[in-house]
Amino acid sequence: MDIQSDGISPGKCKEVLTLCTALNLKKASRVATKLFDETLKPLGLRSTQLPILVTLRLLGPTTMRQLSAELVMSPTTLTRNLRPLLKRGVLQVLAGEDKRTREISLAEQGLRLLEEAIPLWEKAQGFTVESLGRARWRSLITELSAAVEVLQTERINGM
Amino acid sequence: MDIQSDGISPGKCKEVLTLCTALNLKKASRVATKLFDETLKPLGLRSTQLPILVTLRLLGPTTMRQLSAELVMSPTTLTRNLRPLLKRGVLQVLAGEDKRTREISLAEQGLRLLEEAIPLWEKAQGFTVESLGRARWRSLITELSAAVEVLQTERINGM
DNA sequence: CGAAAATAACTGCATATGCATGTAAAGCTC
DNA sequence: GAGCTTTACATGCATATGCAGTTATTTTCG
Repeated sequence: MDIQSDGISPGKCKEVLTLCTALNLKKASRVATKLFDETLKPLGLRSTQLPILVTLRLLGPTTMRQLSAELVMSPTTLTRNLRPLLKRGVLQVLAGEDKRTREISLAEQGLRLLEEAIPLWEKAQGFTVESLGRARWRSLITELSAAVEVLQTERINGM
Repeated sequence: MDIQSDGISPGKCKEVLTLCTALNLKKASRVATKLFDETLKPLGLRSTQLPILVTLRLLGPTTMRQLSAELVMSPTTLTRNLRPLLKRGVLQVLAGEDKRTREISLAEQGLRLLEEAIPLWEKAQGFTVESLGRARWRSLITELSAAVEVLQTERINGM
């Protein structure tokens, strides 16, 4: 399509910045994270932490691996993301039957925190949906879910 | 819509995990970042770093503030993200006319690195587009750009 | 059963992210 | 032109992210 094949022409640069999937996802993730972080701030919760609590509430006591798969987060990252929540006492970690595993569960304090957090989440989420418009937002979520699904499984075969 | 108003019913939890805008963006961002990082790995470049080079190529010598705005990245973060690139010698930083500013520009080595990186980017991007299907991918990019635009400007007024 | 292979989680290393705060320079005001 | 305000950037602190490599179990298989 291009007349010349210069790999770094201004046109090509513009193309990269406009179309790069990873970059667009990062940028959107940053602005959304910021908004949700601000909203949750009164509770000292981050937008990364709330889904951990919610998932534990839904699954009950769970292993690292299961939890990390659910959250699409590497076990490595999860290990460290649990730390501030443990220090704070909203989570519990016990040895699993399989001695290699840990059994992570919500503490009572975590359940209470979750109850307080949900309304704030509703607020941030509501603001987001309203700002984008419901149709746009719905489309965004649909595409994101599909992308996670596809890129996650697709890559088992490698490129 | 719900029969009972329990803020942490399993149904509500499922709703949060399925619909949360920040979470969906984070998850998608993680899988995409991983794919682009792997592809760029032979050059020792990260998916965060390539856009910095591309933007500098496009804008020429630029201040922190301008660059961070372009990348939708906080100046704080940019300061540190430049460090490995500086150490590597792909960037140059000079004092600006306004002594408060820095003038960041691509070094020759950076330009060469960029030339090598673009084909790898094409590969990762091509794989992504193909995996999602062009229509889905196009829709995703459109929604993401719109979201960044809206959530960035909208929030000047606060919620 | 015992050695090899696989699995679960953690640590070291490096980068990514941004708030609150600090420092220095530029602009504004009277 | 001295003092206040604003702006540009950096630092300290804390969390987020994941690859490589390590340790402790478990499983698998001869």
